[in-house]
This record gives sequence, structure tokens and C-alpha cells, in this order.
Amino acid sequence: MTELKTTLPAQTTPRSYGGKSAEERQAARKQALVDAAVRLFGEQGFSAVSIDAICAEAGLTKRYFYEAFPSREALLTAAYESATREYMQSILAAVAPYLMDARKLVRAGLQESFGFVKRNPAKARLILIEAMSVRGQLGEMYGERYDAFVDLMLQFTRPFLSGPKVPDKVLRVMAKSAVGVIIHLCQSWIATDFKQPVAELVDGTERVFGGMGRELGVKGYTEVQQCNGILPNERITAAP
Amino acid sequence: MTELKTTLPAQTTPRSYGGKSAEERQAARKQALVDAAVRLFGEQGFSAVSIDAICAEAGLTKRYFYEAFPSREALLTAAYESATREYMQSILAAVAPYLMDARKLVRAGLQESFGFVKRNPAKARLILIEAMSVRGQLGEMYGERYDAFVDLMLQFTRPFLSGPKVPDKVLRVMAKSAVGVIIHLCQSWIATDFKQPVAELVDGTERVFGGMGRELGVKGYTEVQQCNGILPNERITAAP
DNA sequence: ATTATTTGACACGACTTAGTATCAGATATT
DNA sequence: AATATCTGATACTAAGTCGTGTCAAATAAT
Repeated sequence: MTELKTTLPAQTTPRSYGGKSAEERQAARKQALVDAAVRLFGEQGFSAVSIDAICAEAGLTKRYFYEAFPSREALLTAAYESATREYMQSILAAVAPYLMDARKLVRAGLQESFGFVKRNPAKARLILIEAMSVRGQLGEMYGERYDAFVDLMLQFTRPFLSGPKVPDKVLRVMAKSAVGVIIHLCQSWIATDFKQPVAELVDGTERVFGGMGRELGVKGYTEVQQCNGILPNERITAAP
Repeated sequence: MTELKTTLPAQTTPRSYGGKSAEERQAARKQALVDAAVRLFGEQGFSAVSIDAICAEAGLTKRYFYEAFPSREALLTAAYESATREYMQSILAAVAPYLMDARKLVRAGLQESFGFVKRNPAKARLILIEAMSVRGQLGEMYGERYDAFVDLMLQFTRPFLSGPKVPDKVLRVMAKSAVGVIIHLCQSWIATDFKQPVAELVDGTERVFGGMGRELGVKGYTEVQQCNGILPNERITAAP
């Protein structure tokens, strides 16, 4: 009787298929799911997208979903992680060439902060809007990423500090405010379908940062110098 | 046969019941639904709360829900409207006595902006977090209320402007930034369960506003004067 | 060539929710 | 007292989703 052999849960050894190993196939499917999730969650919102819809978008069936993720929320977390990493790296790359000049640093950072959002509306929606209202798992990761962003802002700012010392807690609230200005303007920008030109956002934000810079005695901002919105918008590209 | 009389949809005339007129009862039920919605949406999030749950919380049945609102989203909009109105009025009342002094105005406004959130966490969650991610109907109202807030900020600021003129569009982005700082810090504050003391938030935000004020040449901010975080936190109460 | 595994498509039951309908008891009107 | 309306509880259908299970065809291994 061969039935016993076939029906028993004999642990099987993975095989290659379509020229790819088992791990490769699994990873490819997982990535397809994450990509689909970024698109759908970003475009339609988390609560409006079912597991079936994600599988359809990814060209897979539910079996592979549950092979890769235990729940819809786990996939959301993975999608958020992916999109956030990309956003941060994009900004870091844009800022890298200007670490020595506060004004250029700020301008390049702002330009790319808004630029990325406009180029990747779905990812931005996911990162900046959807992630906020989903409680649970994602909350922790959101907190971590946010803190990382604030730390980065402080790290970039400290080398330029020269004025009278500001209490650390106050300084941190100010860094949060700086991050918050960008996040908030992006949220509002997305909500109004990118009607406002990038240049206006950058100019306005630059002045806000300028005010904070002078308040803190940041080198490069203490001198009275108001060229914002007058200089041509130099397109700043990331370093290779 | 009396059956015909009772089963036919004869249009009936409204009666009083329990000592209240029909309109009063209807209004009371509607209000109960709105109150329940503010609580539940604010505590658990929009997508986690069913119509049945709202009715249970309000002590009513679905019939009265559909009598008052066509959909769950319509109720959300009404709840948002109610909470937002309360928030704005609360801030306006706190600020009213200080319309002539920029520094006091800012401090009172900030104090109440954060104070209200802490005193009304559910309302704040609804206004500042849930409302963001729900598309459709609410989007328009959110946009209107937000613009109103920004306009208010500009209105309060203009009387103090004395420096070199700033382009209107840039000024508006700065006003949005100011609103955004408050909104964002509140969001982050809520997400971390109000761990940070109000005083730290107010002090940090005050300096951010101070920087913007000086950047714009606001009277009362142009003079170098750094007493923030040193003066005792005067508790500012709303005018009667 | 035969056997075993991988894949995709689909079926199925349990559950939740929206929206409507029913009905007996409470309350007001005549 | 008799009748009509209001109220609250519950029942019901239709639809959508989750999570699991089944099965035949495609592909690799023996």
C-alpha cells in the first residue's frame, strides 16, 4: 500500500523550481507581496485593502501570503519598513555632499524630503499617513524610525551649534519640531494632491529652519542674510 | 378589516413622548451618537468600531442610527466637527486676554493647545490622528478646518509684523509650519502616552515660535530676550 | 518512465458587519 | 377605555473576509 507513504506528513526536502532555489523563490514571493502592499496600502489605505487584493496585485495566492506573513498587519509593518528605509537613504544621499555647510545641508535635505514624496506618492502616503493611525505592531517601529529621524536631525545640527547652551530636552523638542514641520507639510501636501509647487514649500520651510538656526546660534545662520526665494533653485543631486 | 388601516404606510403626525417633542428626542439621540462616536473612534480608531458598537455605547439601536446618519463615515464627520469646534473654541478662549502681547499670546496658545489634548485624549486622537487617514467626506472638512486654523494663525501674527516684507505664499507656508509643529508634537505625544511633561513641550515650541518670530521681525521677539524655561510656568486660564 | 514535489486555482466553513424587517410593550391621544 | 404612535429588542438576509483544504497540472528528481 503506497497510500501511507503519500498521505503521511513525511518531511520533504526542498527542490529547485524554474531554475531558482527554494529560498530564492520564497524571497521573491515575499518581495512581490511587499511591493504590492506598498502600492495598495499607499493608494487605498490599510483598512481598504484585503489579503485577497494584495495577493491578486502580487500575482500570488493566499497560500504564499501565509507562508511569508502571519497577518495583514505584519505585511504592513514590512511594507512600512521598506518604504521608510528607502526614504531615509534617499535623503541621506542628497545631504551627504553638504555636511560642512549648514545652509546647503538644509536646502538639500528639504529639497529631497519633498522631492521624494512627490516622486513616490504611494510610499509617502504609506509612511506619513497610513502608518500613523494603525495601532499595535507598527506603533513600535514607527516610534523607532521617528526617533532615528530626530536623532539624525540632532546629529546634523550639533556640529554647528555655537550659541548659549540650550537644555537638551528643549533642544530635542526643537529637533522634533523640525522633523514635524517637514512631515506635516508633506501630509498636507499629499492631502491636497500636490497642488503647491515644491519651491514654495522649500522656501517657506527654509525660513522656519533659518529662524530655529538663529535662535540656536547655528553657524551660517547667525549672520543676517536673506537670499531665500531669490536664488535660483539649484537642483541638487545625490552623490554617487 | 382594520388590518388595512394599520399596515398601510399612512403618514403619521409626530407626537411628544417622555415629555419631549419629536425634534428634541431626535436631537438628543443624534447627540448621544456623536458623543459615543467621539469616545469610541478616539479610543479604538475608526476602522475598529462598528455601527453596532456605537449604538451600544450610545444606548440606542440601529434604527436610530440610520434615522440620524446615512453611514458610519457621516457620523465620523459629525464627531470630528464637534471635537474640532470644541478644540478651537478652547484655544481662542485661552488666547483672548492676550491679543496685544505676542509673547503672552503665544505662550497661552501653546499651553492650551497641549493642555486640551492631555485633558481630552479621545477627542485629540480623533482630531489629530484618526481624521488624517480617512479619505472621502472627511477630507474636505479636514481641509477646511485646517485652513481655518492656519488663517487664524496668520490673523494673530499680522498685527505684529514689522520687518521686511515676506512673500505671502512663503508666509503662509510658515504659518502652516507653525500649526504643523503643534499638531505634530501632539501626535507624537499621544503616540507615546503623554510621557513628556507639558512644560517641556511648551518651552521647546516657544523657542521655535520665537525663531520664526524673529525671522519675521515680530514685535516682542526682535529684542534679544531669552527667559524661556526659566520663568515659572504661569498657569494661564481662559477668560470667563 | 515513474515518482515526488511545487504550483495555481478554486472550494469551503466560520465569522463579522451592514442594512432592513418584525413585534410586543410603553406612552400618548381621542 | 380604545386606538394610534413610539420605543427597544431581536431576527433576518446579503455580502465580504479570513484561514484552511483540496486537486490537477507543471516541473524536477530518480
